Amino acid sequence: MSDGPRLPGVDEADEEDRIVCHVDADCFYASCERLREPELRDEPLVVGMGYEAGATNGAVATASYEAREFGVESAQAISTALERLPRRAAFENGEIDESDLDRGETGYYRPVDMDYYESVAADVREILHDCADVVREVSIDEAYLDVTDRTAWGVADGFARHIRDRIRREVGVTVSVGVAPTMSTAKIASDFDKPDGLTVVEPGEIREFLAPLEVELLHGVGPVTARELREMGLETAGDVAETDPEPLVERFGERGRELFDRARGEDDRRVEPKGDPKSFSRESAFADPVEDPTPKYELIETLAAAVADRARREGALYRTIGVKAVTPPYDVNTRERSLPGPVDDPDLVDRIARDLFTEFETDPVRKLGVRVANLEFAAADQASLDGWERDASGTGTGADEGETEESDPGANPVRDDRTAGQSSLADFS
DNA sequence: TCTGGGGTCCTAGGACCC
DNA sequence: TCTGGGGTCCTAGGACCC
Repeated sequence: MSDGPRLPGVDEADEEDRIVCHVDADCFYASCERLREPELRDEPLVVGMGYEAGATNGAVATASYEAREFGVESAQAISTALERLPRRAAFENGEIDESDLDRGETGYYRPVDMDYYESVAADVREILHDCADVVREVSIDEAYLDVTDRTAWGVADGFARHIRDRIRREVGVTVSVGVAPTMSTAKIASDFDKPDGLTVVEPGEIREFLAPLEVELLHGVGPVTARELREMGLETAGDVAETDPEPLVERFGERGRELFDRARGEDDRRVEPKGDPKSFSRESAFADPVEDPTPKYELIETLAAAVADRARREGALYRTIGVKAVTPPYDVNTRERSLPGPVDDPDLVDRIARDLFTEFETDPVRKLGVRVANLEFAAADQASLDGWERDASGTGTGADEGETEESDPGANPVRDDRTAGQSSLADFS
């Protein structure tokens, strides 16, 4: 029961009463492809990008469980994945004809189609919002639900099953569900029994549930941290839970404390809707490292335009513009510059991105990126501004579907700031 | 694992201010 | 001017997540 706004710290007492549900779709992109192409069911299926158009530098976005059997993994190079897919390589090499590919022993590749996956995700979202008062969408295929007011310990498994079955029945994809008193344990629970899983961890069972799990199963523990934890003799969540937290804090800072708490199932975060995004970025890799400045600047230009366009469509102003240049072997270099005030100015993004990139002009580059950050979204009461002259820069022809929220006349300071930003750029160059 | 794309958060040093 | 303390912003890099 929430009545009115809460002050930080006053809601600790009822932590135990929370019932958090984490819903995680099983190899979501692959499930979507199977939805519109049922022949792909039960077949090894890889969804990836970058394989088309003769490129060789793509990666696996999602592999079906059948494909994983053959050693295909997420983020793997697409070429490796296709080699491992049964008989797929033979077909790709032209050694056999498509009609020779037998069902059941053939892997399939499909290119990522985000628009379609978004439409499926929207259907799932609708069900989730129907099942909970508060939903936090973490990504296209994952969400936390606060279902405290909708169910109770003892019958939570039935409630979770209801969510899972509704999604399967009404949308046609399978999800795994975890239920626990905290977000972090619910997340681990949903992963515990994939695919099509259902795991409930009741308040008294958390420590027992977490104890045997390998440290890398804790959210926030990647390869680097896992290795260091193992070097400290900590192999499982139980080991972390029982160790002295001081060395953890000393080594990992705030994260160490968090790690310790999470391993003990302690997590007082509330499920809250996701706020506005903090940054937008676009990046793209070359097939091979490029030294010639011309194609690099061309790519910067393309990425800058794409990012600026995205920000405009989302109604965001930005105050920081940055570039990223990945040089061999795999060094990630970033440069950024902040402006005096927020702007919506594609030309400025382009100029600053180029300017920041000059430092790497002659370096071999395998990947480039452009980013805007320090975002500011127009105020919520945009309705009253509808019908105002929307674009002073002459680009607002017919390209915008949906309401773009830039250029409100009340934002004169913004325009002034933009001018300031430009003159300061002139100072730099 | 020889490496795709889009994000988040944290840390640490330096500049600058009072 | 040989030196205190606190705070904020900016930048670059790193780890992590999906």
